[in-house]
Amino acid sequence: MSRPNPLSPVGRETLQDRVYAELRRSLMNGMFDAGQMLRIQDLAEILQTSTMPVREALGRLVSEQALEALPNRSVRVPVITLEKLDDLARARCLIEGELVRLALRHLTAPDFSELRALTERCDAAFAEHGKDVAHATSELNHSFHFHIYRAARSAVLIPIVESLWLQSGPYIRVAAQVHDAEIDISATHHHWGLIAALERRDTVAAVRALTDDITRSFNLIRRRLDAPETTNTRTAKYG
Amino acid sequence: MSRPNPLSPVGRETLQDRVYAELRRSLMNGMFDAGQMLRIQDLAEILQTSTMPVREALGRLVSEQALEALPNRSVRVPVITLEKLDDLARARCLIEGELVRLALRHLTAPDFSELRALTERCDAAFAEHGKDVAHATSELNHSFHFHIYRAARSAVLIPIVESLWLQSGPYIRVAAQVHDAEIDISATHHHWGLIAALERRDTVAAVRALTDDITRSFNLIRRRLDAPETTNTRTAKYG
DNA sequence: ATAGGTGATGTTTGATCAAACTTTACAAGC
DNA sequence: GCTTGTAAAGTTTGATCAAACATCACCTAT
Repeated sequence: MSRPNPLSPVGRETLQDRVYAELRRSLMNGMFDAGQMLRIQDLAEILQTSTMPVREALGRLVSEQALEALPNRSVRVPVITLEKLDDLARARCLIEGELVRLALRHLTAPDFSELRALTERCDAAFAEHGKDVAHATSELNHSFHFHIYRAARSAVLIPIVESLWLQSGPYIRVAAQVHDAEIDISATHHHWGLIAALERRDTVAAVRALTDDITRSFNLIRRRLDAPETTNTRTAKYG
Repeated sequence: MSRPNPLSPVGRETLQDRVYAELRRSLMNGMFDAGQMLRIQDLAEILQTSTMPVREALGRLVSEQALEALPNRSVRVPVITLEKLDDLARARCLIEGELVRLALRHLTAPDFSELRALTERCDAAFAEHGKDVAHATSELNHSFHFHIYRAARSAVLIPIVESLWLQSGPYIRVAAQVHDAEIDISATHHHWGLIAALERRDTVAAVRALTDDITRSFNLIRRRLDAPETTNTRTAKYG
């Protein structure tokens, strides 16, 4: 076995894993309304499986605080309150700030290239202004942040941040969708500032840029919560 | 409904919840060895249920990082490494420190009485030096810390800390069991210091006392990991 | 004697079903 | 008209079973 092996390990994901990934993706993309009930059988029918993988995936998402288990034994998408929103924002600033601090000493030149490329693609997506900007930029935004976080090499903090994104992600997405380019222009501003601060190893400035970025996106939701009558009322049950 | 209702809501926990609670308790008390495999059918037999509640409870614990899912599709108690231990300690100091900061402005006189009572009972347990000191003090320690954390009123951070305790708890317990009174004497020292700092609203001193407390307990495990040949070899599969 | 294959054993995953529980709708009584 | 009780529909929970998968022991061939 001296020469490099051309075969990569074949993924052996279980059916439950696929259901979990699909539900998670839909949640992140804001496909479900806040407060919406999720029925096992409905989801199983849509996903074309039996109820078993669905109920285990739902249980997993409840454990991660991504879904809410009511005393009635039904599961729903949590409804966000202003207090919980502030709570989430504070937690994200605290933990993701620490991750940036930890990542700083591990980031090297190729990382910065990658981060710049991601941010450029984000800018391009905004400029293009296609129909599905929010979806594209949201994935790019996720890649950008977690590329930094992975550099921190903290097996403990990463799952926590994933859970926090899962809790706040849906609302941020929906909020970002309805806002126009007015704010989008400044969307990548903090990303560029963060990259610059990281490159000159300026911890304080880097954490500052990150927390500003997080705060900015949460302010989008806060506006939506203050004006709830403009809530997008979806007729279809499952997006 | 003007007068206070004497009836408290009757608990309607599902079978899965009870299995989960029991497994969680056993884990926290160090009943399982690190690296030990957990077989669904074995557990179901011991707990006198079918396999269904057990497998869902296991999935939940895996989601919370309390157990580890191997690629072989078997579940085991994670083996702790020195890196992960430091990672955990850092995460706990970061998040529990923030919780202390948040709790400070909410804590009142009755809280301090309660905290003092818990610490006194802890001291008494150490002085008594009965056979099962570790078990008793571990529960008192948990109550002490989470009484403070609950005062922070952060619905987001509390589940995170519970997960962190679940990840580090088992090893701390086992490490504490084998150490003699030498260290136990100083066990509640930081608790008293923390109470004093909280009462005079000294944020910096309070966080310092807490992080010292956490660091101290993790140093117990570190010693064990440095001298692995003294590992307590358990013959029985399930304690 | 050892490497590799073959079968047996044991475990988890997914499907199906029955029972417990919730909710809804509707009718009877005040 | 409003409440209360009851039946019916719908949903989740728990048990059982079959199939996929992993592991182990043993046996053969080199």
